[in-house]
Amino acid sequence: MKKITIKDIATKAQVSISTVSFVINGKGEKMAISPAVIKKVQDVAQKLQYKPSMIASSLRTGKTRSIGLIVEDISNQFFADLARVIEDEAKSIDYRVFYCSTGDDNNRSEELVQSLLQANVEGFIITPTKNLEKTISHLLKIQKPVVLIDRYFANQKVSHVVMDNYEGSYAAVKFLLEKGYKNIAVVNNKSGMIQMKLREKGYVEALKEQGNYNENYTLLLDYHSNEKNRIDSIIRFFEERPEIDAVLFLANYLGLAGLQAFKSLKYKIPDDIAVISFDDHDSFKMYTPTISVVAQPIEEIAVKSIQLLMSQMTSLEDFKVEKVLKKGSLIVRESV
Amino acid sequence: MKKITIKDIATKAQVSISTVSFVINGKGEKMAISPAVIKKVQDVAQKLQYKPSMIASSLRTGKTRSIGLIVEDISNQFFADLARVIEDEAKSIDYRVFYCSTGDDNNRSEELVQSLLQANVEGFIITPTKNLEKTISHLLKIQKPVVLIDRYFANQKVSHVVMDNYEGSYAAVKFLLEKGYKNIAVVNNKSGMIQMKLREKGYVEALKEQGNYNENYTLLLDYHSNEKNRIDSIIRFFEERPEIDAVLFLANYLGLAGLQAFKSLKYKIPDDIAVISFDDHDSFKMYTPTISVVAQPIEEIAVKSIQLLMSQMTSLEDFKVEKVLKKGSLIVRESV
DNA sequence: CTGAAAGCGCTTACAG
DNA sequence: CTGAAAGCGCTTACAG
Repeated sequence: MKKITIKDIATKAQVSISTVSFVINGKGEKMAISPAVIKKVQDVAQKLQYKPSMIASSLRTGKTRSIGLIVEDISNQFFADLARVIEDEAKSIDYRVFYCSTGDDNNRSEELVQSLLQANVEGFIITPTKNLEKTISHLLKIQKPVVLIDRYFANQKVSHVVMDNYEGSYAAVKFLLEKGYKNIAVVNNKSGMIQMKLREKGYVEALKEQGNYNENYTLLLDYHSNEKNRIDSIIRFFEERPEIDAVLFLANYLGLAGLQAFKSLKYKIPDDIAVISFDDHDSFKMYTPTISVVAQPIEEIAVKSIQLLMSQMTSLEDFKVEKVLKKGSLIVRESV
Repeated sequence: MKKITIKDIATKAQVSISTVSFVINGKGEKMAISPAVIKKVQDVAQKLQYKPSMIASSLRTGKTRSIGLIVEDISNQFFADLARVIEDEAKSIDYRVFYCSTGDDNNRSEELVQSLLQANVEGFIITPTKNLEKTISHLLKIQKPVVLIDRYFANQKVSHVVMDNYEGSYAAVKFLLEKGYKNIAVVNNKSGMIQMKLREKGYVEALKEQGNYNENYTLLLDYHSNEKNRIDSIIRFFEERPEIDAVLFLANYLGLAGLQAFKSLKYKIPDDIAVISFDDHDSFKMYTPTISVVAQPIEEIAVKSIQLLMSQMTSLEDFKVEKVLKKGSLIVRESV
């Protein structure tokens, strides 16, 4: 069961290895190789089940036909879905995807970038951690195509594809207002990442327009605290503000903590409190009552980001930085 | 920003590239290279930030330091968790993991095996689809180390690591019986995969021991039907058998469908019906009431499978087929 | 103790 | 129309 190489094909077909290489790579016509020879080479390759060594061709050409996908946590449904679509898209253009999770750890992120760089990936799709700006700049400097997703750095010139976070929470709050809710709270984390800022801004502006923004109704949770602490903080916050009648959670894990908090508070949803959370999740569909969400356009984000990346990879000199906003969708369920 | 190669180091350190290679690979001592030279080479490599080309070394040695992990669906929490642990384990021995999802499609599975083979992975960890036995045999024939997880083929001599499925459902049913439930149903799929058979067998035996097995209480659902159909079938089944007071779902997606069915039937859990499902899931923890589960020992399975794989990879000639059973754990929540 | 050289399997500029 | 040859960046048996 030894490995079949280009040499075996050449011997068997009685041509040179150059000829085989041209034929295999579909350059037969361009090199004006006779149809008869092309056919013969193809037949032999077929019969011997020849599979070119990607390693050898990578070494020779410097291309690996692979991209690196760095997400926060591949076991989070949002990122898992994203990864699946990106992988499918990549496969359709014969690219391989290496994916890995940062666990929102900045050092880990840098290591992953290094290790993917070493594996010679041709481009990166990254959900950056908070302090990854310098690493991203480094990638840009060495001319590696990069597309950021889900979040980005406000002052950095790099392509990114994100949901229109501002619009998403603005629309959600508008919806709550129309339904007649008056005292609407918001729960965010303290990460300070731009996408979270924008979601919070959408909330604030929607309320300000109606003249009933109350800065006392914003709860910021520590980014790296555990679920238990989050739940406790939420319980305390709502106990002290019984007049609140609706709440917007700005990330799905915040929403999940919130539901548990309300359960232990014995709040009835939506009678005691209406709930909308960012990012859809199985648990939201299963919950009693089912929970309304602002869902990300995962498929659109995935497709667009790989498009941007490919366009950078094919023409590095003159690609332009593109900032793409995709609209999320408010999925109304029983919780409002 | 050109790539630093072994040659650059050699030139800079004024030694031959052989010497550099030996030092970089930690074979300096063995080759009796003087400490002074070793130090010099290391310093230069450090200063130039030399990163060996994995591609070149792969081509030369035929080793890629990578393994392929083929799961059913990486966006399913069970597999995502599994993948994360396997990746961590692999990284600790400096191996890379390529992972991909079959979507339970047999053709896709075969393609994935082919493509990983072409990428020269040194070993496979696979959750096989139903008809993958021949492909697995092929891998064995060409001497590729393989470990199956989650399921396996009864008559094939190949190492695998799976939960003790029989014991898991046996224990769950025993628990229900002890709690006083009499008419216990089971919901399975028709896949016929061995792990599902064993789970069903555990259920049957536990009931037979008590003399109250009723074959009329087994519901088999089509493997590839959609969630809507599953829910409908479950509703019909339970409507026709109102005397049932407890149910065991043999996979988490079956349990999720079941919960939705009971919701539309307005059954109260656990008063109208007690519920236990296989495979833990966020939704089970979040549900009202929280749902008891038979949880897989994910970490143990992951660690053991990579151990088995490594032992095969290091000594292909004399590795033996190992069949490892790991015990699951019954997590009791409010649903019983 | 260290170096020159072959070779892994390809691609491609060049020659004819 | 086709082939010989160089070279991608390593590793390692061999020679000294």
